[in-house]
Amino acid sequence: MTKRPSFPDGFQVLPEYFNREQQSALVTQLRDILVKAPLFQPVMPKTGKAFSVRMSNCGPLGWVSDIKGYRYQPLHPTTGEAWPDMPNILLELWKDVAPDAPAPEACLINFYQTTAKMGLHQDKDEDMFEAPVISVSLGDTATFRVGNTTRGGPTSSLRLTSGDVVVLAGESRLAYHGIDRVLPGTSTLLKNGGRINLTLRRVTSD
DNA sequence: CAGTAACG
DNA sequence: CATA
Repeated sequence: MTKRPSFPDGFQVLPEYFNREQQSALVTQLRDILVKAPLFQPVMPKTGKAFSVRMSNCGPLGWVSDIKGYRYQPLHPTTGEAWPDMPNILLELWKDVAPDAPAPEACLINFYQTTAKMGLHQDKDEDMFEAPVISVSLGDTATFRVGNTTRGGPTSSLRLTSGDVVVLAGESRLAYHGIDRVLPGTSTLLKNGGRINLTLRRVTSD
């Protein structure tokens, strides 16, 4: 019997969870957020190599990466201001998908121009892993890769289109995942193309 | 460390 | 494509 690599347990895609109208409303709110909390260019710890994605955050905590390491912090790294509030539609998404989890504290905003990629990684900078990671895709379609909780195993690839929601719960909470490629011209949501990914996370265990 | 490139 |  042939067995194709399967997705890790707890991994779920909710195709087009947000309709076009909701996606547009979200983009409008994100524009305001990005005025107050501009996209910044993260770099890898130790090496200082630049990420190809640009980032910002909303919510009480934001994920940042610089020469010193990965961490969550309450202030924007260049403006020194608090991160803007998380849009209500995202809090509602969290309550819908993870009704038993404590409220999300961080919403990482990753902006991918068409050449940007994100290597395989785990989301493991949080103090607790019981709550799922929930992510929203907006704009151009991307090729998403997901593996298991250890490096080196089989991986599967999947296209994420605008409005899709991905849930990393249970075993898949610590699954390796990344973005291989953004497919140019596959959505009209963002005027200048590219892709936005929102990642909602519970950070603290309080 | 969520980076890339060279290599088997 | 998996590994360093």
